[in-house]
Amino acid sequence: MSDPRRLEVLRAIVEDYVHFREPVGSKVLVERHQLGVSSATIRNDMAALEEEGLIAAPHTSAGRIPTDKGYRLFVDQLASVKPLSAAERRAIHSFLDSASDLDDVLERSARLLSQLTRQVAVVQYPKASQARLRHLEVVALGGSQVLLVLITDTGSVDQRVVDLGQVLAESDVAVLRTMFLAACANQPLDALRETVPVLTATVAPGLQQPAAALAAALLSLLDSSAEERIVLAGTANLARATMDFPLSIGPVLEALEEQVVMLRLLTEMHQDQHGVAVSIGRENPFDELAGTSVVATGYGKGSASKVGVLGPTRMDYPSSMAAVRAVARYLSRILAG
Amino acid sequence: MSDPRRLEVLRAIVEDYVHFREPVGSKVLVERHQLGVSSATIRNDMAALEEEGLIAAPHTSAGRIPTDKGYRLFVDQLASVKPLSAAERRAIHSFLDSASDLDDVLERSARLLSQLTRQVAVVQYPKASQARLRHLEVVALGGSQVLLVLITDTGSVDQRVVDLGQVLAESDVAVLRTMFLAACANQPLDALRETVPVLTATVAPGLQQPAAALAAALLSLLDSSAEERIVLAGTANLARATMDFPLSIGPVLEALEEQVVMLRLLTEMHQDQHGVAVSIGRENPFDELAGTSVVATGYGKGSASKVGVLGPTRMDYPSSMAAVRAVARYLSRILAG
DNA sequence: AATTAGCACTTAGAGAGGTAGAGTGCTAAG
DNA sequence: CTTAGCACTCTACCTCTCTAAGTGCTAATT
Repeated sequence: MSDPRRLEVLRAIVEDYVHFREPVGSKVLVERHQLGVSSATIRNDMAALEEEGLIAAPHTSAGRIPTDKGYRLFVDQLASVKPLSAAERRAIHSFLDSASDLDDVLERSARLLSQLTRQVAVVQYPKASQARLRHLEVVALGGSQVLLVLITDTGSVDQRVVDLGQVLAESDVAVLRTMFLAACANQPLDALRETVPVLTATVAPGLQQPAAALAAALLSLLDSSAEERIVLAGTANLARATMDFPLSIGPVLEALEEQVVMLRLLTEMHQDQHGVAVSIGRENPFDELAGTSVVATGYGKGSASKVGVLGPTRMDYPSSMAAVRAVARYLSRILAG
Repeated sequence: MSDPRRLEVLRAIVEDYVHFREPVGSKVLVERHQLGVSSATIRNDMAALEEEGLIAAPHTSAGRIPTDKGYRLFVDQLASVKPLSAAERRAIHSFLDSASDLDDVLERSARLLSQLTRQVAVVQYPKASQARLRHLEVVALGGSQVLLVLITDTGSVDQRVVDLGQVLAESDVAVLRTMFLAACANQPLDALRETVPVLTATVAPGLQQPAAALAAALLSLLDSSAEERIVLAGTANLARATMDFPLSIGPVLEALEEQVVMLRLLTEMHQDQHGVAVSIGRENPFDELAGTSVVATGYGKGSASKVGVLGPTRMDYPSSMAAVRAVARYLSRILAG
């Protein structure tokens, strides 16, 4: 499969099918593209492409549509990432620069990406496990309750109200605060799982119980913040995309709500030479997503967190890849600054 | 319109239509319900009901389906709130008792409600403006940055990193903290909008600028936490519901994502004698939702925040009302405890 | 006055051809 | 290797018919 014209034919089929949303035949192909040969020749090429499983015909007298394998080859070898328009770049800047906190940034990114690509956007929360603890605070709330606050260097803040089981003097709270802070500051969150349990051993006898309660709360807080989440936007675009094709929208919506599915998918994908990961149709490990493709890439520290879009396999891959990459870059920049 | 049998016929039509999802005729009606009269009599009643605009026929030779007005009368006069099954009660308890923080509680509630009703569940975040400030904390982060944390008595915690513009000694941070805390503690958040701006006047000259920065951040934090949000669950149920009826799913999904729409709708609805608010079809102030109904009720302090479900007008109102009410009650209890 | 049986009437929907157009594969010639 | 030509195969669409469902009306009955 190295004949350059055949590759050109495949590209033309993919592009036309994405554009017009209907099977494309040999005749329109030569009309719409400067292929320099007749439709009969194209037919021979198409037969060969079908032989290789790159395209298929819904029925005898219809044109051809790309298979998953065809899209794959297109993405790997034929797609040049389409540069964003000036208007799109402007949109990214104006959209994200006005964001305030982390939640806001992620939500805006998702919305933006869904508007740019007219697809469903998915943004994973920055991974907490790789983050370091920037600050830890213990605040007395009155009674036996204190508030435990964790701030990581990714900018996320988690907190939980803890009942220490006994009323403590402000000075004792300060002791606990200092102790925990000294032990935890600047540690990666993962490391805390080991250091924290040991902490209570070194504490004064009278503070044993409260310290243990606090440690337990801290650990459970680590767990729940490591519990990863995603932000969605543009699910309505699914409805549009599903209009003309028998990709029933229900299971896809379920998969999206079942965040675990998307999280696993995002982490399992790995980026290709374009710096973008693409999972096409049945390549997806989930049957519900057999009719959809996901274009994703990493952002943030070590590109550990993912951002991407999900749409029908018949999607505009070059544009999607460009938009995803651009948003990821901008996201990284904002989070780093 | 007081003939009791006619009301009975309307009830039967609503129930059968909800159940079987197809127009119901006079014949099946007498077969399925013990009405004690012949189909001809029912036909007369149906003609009368149609005359009053309570039911309509899609075409001449189809049965009747309830109109929005018909559902309205059903809900107001004919529906007795269906008690939940034991299994459902158990589900509510086990689902919500294991929740940890506020976010978790709301998310679980939404999921639970969507599963109970097989519809889209909507949970509004507790209104912050009515809440009181339980605690305020200022934490030095190093450099000129501090973290401002607000904790309200509804259990929500908001925070923001503030750049004070100059490096402060810990003692100065303490001064600011004490000052703001004294001024704000136990105040309703709404009141803070007035007290906070005045605060900076009383402060020592050297702390003027940082105090102003802190005050500004606090006000903007109040604004963004007053910015109301909703939690959604079960949007996939829309797809199921839309299968058989020409309620195009796209606009509805858009309206749901456009949280403003749902927020306005929820706040504008008011509860009827069942303690539940129902907005049916074209009663909704938004055209996109003309084919859907919303069943909602308040929860939490003063029932100021709303929880509800959205589904096709052809929905099981009694069950939905029961589920919504039950979840709202349980939610209130958890948040109060 | 309300109910009922009977009947004529309307209509959507399902099926049965019949046709046109699109697209293919193949063959034979350039 | 390419191309023109052609026979072949489908689907999509139209029309026609027929059936089943359901109605409204009238006249008889309680």
